[in-house]
Amino acid sequence: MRSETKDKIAELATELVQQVGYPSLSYQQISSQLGMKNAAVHYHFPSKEDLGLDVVRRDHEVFTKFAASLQDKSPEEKLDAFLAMYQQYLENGNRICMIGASASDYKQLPDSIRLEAATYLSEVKEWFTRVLEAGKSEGVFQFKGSAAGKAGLVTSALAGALQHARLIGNDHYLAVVAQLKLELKP
Amino acid sequence: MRSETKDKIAELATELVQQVGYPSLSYQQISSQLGMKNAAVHYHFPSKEDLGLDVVRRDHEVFTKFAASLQDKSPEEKLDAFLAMYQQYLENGNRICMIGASASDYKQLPDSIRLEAATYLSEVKEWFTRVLEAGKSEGVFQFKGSAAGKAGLVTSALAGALQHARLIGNDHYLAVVAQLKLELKP
DNA sequence: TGGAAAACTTACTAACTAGTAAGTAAATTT
DNA sequence: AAATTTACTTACTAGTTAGTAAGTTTTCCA
Repeated sequence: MRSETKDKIAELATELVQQVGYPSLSYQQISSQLGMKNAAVHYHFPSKEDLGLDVVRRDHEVFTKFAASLQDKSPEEKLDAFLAMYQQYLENGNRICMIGASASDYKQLPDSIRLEAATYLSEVKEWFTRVLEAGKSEGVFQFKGSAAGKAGLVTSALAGALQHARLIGNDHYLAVVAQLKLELKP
Repeated sequence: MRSETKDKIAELATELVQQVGYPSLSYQQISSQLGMKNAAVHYHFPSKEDLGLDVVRRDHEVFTKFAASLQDKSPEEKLDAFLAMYQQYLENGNRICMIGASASDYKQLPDSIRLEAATYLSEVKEWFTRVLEAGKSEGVFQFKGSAAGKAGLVTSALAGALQHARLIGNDHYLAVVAQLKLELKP
């Protein structure tokens, strides 16, 4: 039984983590933006670690459901859906992905959050591996080396491109996506 | 005439920015680690913006000199030198690259630092574009699309891989590098 | 309708943040 | 040798941080 307030806090915290990172996420910012007091946030998330862990877990769950909803789609549709999801981060406040944020905040993260983020990234890599593998055997994707190797490259390239787009403009992300798709074309 | 102390502060700050990011960089950490007082750091860098800007500028200069020192080398050697530099970050305290750090800290950065980081990234992209172009015309590199497009992909992939390696281990970076080199092979 | 549990607010703490004003010692210049 | 500049230290400020204890209101259930 998750309360509505708790959900709202977690949602705002998610946005903030993707924008300013875990260390700069503050209870004060959350409470003032939601029209409540500092201690109210602590009521739902006693420690910052609780909040941060919930934020990463929720994002992880969103991805899991996202992947499940695409189960019967083609490899191309799966890839496009993922690219669109990332592009939305870009257009909606220049957010970076949760995994990228966790990776750059890594040194400031409690172990529990580090572990959750690592698991999350591993699952995304595995998902990409299966998508690329299926696409290759269906003849709609082409690439050198293993699907796992290519999946690692694609995952890191997208995370990096999302960040670099902040510095030099959204076109950078679009160009990286175009290059990735061009290289996958048989 | 840069004083030795100022250099030491900037060097330590560079390390810290690559490890914990600009927002978590503190005068206290710097002064205590260098055996001096808070105000001594402020003497050399009056504001945090001054310090942060110097850090990015210095890293930018390091790259410029790095590129100049490789002027007469082959495209393959240039690429390898860049990859080795990034690998050193990884092995020396799991640091991420300055550009990646600036990109993820972007929302907390003063305009002056944002601008410097953007210029820095643009120059790295241009350098990669020239390296890839030369490699292609010499027949040692092969890739689809434009050299600029491929340069964007490579730059973002390396920055992302460096970050992801924090979460799932250094092998991830090595695997991404291997995939990139495999795809460049004619 | 009464009691318990849930969801808060008020009021606070200790630690940390960047930044400053004033004083001091050492080096450099005139 | 005197004056000036450089490189600090001491001591402080105002603001922010996560976190807590105790009290209050609201919701829900028996």
